[in-house]
Amino acid sequence: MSLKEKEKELKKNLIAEVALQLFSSRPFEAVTVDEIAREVGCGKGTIYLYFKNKDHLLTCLISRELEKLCHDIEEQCLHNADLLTAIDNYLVLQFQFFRGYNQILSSWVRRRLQNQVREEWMEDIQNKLGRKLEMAVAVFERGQEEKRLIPVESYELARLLEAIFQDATFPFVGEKSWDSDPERIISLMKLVLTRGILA
Amino acid sequence: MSLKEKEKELKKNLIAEVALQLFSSRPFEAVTVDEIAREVGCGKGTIYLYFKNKDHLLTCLISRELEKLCHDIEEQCLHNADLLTAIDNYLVLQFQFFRGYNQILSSWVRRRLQNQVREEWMEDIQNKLGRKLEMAVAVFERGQEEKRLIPVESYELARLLEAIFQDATFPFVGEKSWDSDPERIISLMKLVLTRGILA
Amino acid sequence: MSLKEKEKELKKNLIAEVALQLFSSRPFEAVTVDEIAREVGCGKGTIYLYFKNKDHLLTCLISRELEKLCHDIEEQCLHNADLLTAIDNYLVLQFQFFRGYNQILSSWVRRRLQNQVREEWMEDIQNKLGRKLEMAVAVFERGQEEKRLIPVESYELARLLEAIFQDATFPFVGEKSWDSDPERIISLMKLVLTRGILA
Amino acid sequence: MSLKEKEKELKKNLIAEVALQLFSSRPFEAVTVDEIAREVGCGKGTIYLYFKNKDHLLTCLISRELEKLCHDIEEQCLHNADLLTAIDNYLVLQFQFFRGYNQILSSWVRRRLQNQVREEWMEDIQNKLGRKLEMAVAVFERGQEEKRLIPVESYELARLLEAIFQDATFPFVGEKSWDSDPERIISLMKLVLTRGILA
DNA sequence: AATGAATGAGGTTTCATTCAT
DNA sequence: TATGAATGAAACCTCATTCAT
Repeated sequence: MSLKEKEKELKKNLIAEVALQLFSSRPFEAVTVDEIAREVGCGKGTIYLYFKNKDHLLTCLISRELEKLCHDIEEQCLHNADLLTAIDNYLVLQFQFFRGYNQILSSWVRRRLQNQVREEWMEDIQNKLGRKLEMAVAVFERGQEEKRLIPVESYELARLLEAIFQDATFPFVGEKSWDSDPERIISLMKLVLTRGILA
Repeated sequence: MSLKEKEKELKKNLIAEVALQLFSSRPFEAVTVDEIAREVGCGKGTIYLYFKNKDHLLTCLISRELEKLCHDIEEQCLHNADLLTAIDNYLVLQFQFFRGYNQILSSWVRRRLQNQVREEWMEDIQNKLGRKLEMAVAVFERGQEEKRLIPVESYELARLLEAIFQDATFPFVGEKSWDSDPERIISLMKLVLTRGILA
Repeated sequence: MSLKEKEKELKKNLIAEVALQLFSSRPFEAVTVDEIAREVGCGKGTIYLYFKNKDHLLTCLISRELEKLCHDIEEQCLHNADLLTAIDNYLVLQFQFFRGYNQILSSWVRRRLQNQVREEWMEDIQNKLGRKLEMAVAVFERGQEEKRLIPVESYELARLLEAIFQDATFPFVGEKSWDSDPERIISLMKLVLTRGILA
Repeated sequence: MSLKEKEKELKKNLIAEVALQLFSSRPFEAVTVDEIAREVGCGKGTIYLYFKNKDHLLTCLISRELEKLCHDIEEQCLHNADLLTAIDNYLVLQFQFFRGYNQILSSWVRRRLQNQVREEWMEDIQNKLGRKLEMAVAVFERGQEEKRLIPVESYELARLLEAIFQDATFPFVGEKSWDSDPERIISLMKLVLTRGILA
C-alpha cells in the first residue's frame, strides 16, 4: 500500500515537473493539456487522475514551489544570526523565485481574476504567501530593534520588497538584453535598495 | 469632410475608452469583442471598422496611453530645472502609469509571447518605450554630472526603476488591502529608493 | 433626360468592366464589393444603385459577354458561306470565350447551385446560351446536308463541342506551363477534332 | 493495437465518404463542417481529430479517389496489350472520374487559387496527377511507335485529352437533360476523338 | 444620385473535460 | 489504474447589404 502511494506520489511529481517547465516557457493559455500529457509520456486522462483541473495543476505547482521557498527563507534568513546576511539572502531568494516563476505566478493571478481558481486552492496559496511574508516581517522587525533599518513599519516594508521583486523579473518590454544578466540586476538592486539612488 | 473625420475619431476614441475599461478590469482573454460592442452600444462589425484586430485594439490603447505618458515625462521631468523634483515626478508618473495599466500591459506581453502582435504594431510600442527610457536616462545622466546620484550607469538605473515599478503595481497575491492606498505605497517606495532600507 | 441615361449607362458599363476584371482573376467569393467599388472609384452603395445584388452583377457581366459572343458567332459562322471556315471560326470563338471567362462562368454555376441566382436572371442567361447553341446547330445542320460531317445529330454535336471547350480551358491542375500557349492548344484541338487521334 | 487502428481507419473512411457525398452535391463553401458532422453522426470536433482542416479534408478525398484512378489506369491501360482497348479504357476512365468528381475538383482548384491549400497537401495531389499523366503518355508513346496515332507529341496529346474531359463533365449551363445520359456522351466523345468531326 | 458607416448572421477552429473500455 | 476518442461551447472575424445623410 505504501509502495503504491509512493509510486503515485512519484508520478504526480513527474507531471508537476513537466507542467512547470511548460507553464514557465509560455502563458497558461498557450499550453494544452495534450502537450503536457505528451511530454510526460502518458495519456491525457491520466493527468485528471492526479489533478482535478488544469487550474488545479497550476495551483499545485505554485504551492510546491512556494513551499520550497518558505523552507529556504526559514533556513537562510529567519535562522540566520547575522542580520545583513539574512536580508541579503532574502533579496536574492526573492529575486530568483520571482524570476523563475513569474510567468506561472502571473498566469495564476490571471486565472484567479477569471474566477477559475477554486476557493480551497486559493487558500492554500494565500497561506503559504502569508507564511513567507511573516518571515520577512520577522527579519525586518529584528532590524528595527537593532536600529539598523530606516524607521518604517516592517510589514509595509516586506510587502514593498515583495512587490518590487515581482516585476523586476517580469519579462517585459524594452530591449531584452537587460534581462540577460541576472547577476548584474540583483547586485544593482541590492545597491539601490540598501543605499538608495541618491549619493 | 473634416467634420466626418472628427466624428470618426470620436467614435474610435469611444471604442478605445470602453475597451480600456474592460481590458483593465479583466484579462484580455476574458473580454470578448461581443462584450465590447455591447458596452459601446454598436455592432460587432463596427469594432473591426476601426481596428484590424482584437490585438490591434489592445495595442492602440497602449500606444495612446504611452504617448500621454511620454508627454508628461517630457514636461515634468526632462524640462524640469530641479533634479530632485524631476526624479520625484518621474517616480510618481511611473507608478501611476504601471498601476493603472498593468493589466493591459501584462496582456500585451502575453499576446506578444504567443506571436499575436504584428511586427509593425510592436515597433510602435517599442519606439515609445524607447523614447520614455531615453528621457529617464537623460535625467539620470544629469544627476551623474551633478554628482547627486550613486555612481551607476544611467541606462541600467533607468531600466531597473522601470522594472521595479512595473511589478510594484502588479495586482498580485497576498492580501489586497495593501494595494488600496497608493499614496502610502508611492511615498514608501520613494523613501526606500532614495535612502535605501538601511539606516 | 437622354443625356442622363447615357451617363447612367456609361457608369454601369464602367462598373461591369471593373468587376469583369476582378471576377476573372479570382473566384467570386474572393472578390469583395468593397474592392470593386474601390477599383471603380465610387462608393460601395453606388454599385447597388446599378445592380440589385453581387450575384446580379455577376449575371449581368456574363449576359453582356454572351451577347458579344452571339454577335460574333452570327457574323463569323452563321453568315459565313464556307462551311469549314465557319466551323473553324466557331471553334476558335468557343475557345477564346471559355478561356477568357471560365472563372466567371464557373462562379456563376456555383452560385446557381447555391440558389443565389434569381429565376429571372437565370432565364436571361439561358436564353442567350440557347441562341448560341441554335446557331451552332444551324452550322452543323448545314454540314450534314452537305454531307461533310460525321453522321451525328447536330444538336448533340454542338453540345459536345461546347462541353469540350468549357473545360479544355479550365485552369486546372498539373503544370501551368501547358496553359501558357493558347495558340498551340487551339490548333491541336482543331487537329484532333477534325481528324481524330487515330492515324 | 491493430484493432484500434483499424477502427480509426474505418471512422476516417466514414467521414471521408460522407464528406465526399456532400462536397459532390454542392460547392465546398455551401457545405458546413457542422453539416458533415451531423450527417456522420458525430461531434464537430471529431472531424478535426482526423483532418487538420476543412481544406485538408477536401484534399484527402481527392487524393484517395485519384489513387483509385491511378490504380485503374495502370491495370486497364498501361498493362493492356491492345492499344485501342487501352486508349478506349483510358477515355472511359477519364470521363467517369471527371464526371463523378468535377464539383470536388473544381472546389479544390478554387481553394488553391485562394491559397487555402497547404503546400504539402498540394504536392500529394500534384504527384498523383503527374503519375496519371505519365501513364497516359506511355500509352500514347506506344501508339506513336506503332504508328497508329496522328503524329503529335504524346505529352501534349495527353494534356489535351485530360483538359477535354475535365470540362466535358463540368455541370455547366444549358439544359441539364444533356447530362443525363453519360453513355451517349462518352460514346459520342470517343467517336469524335477517334475519327474527328469531318466525314 | 451618391455615399460609406453600421450591422450581425454565419462559419471555422480550438481545447478542457468526460467516460467507456 | 490508465487511456485517448469524442464532444461542443465559445470566440474571432468577414462581408453583403441597408439606409440616413
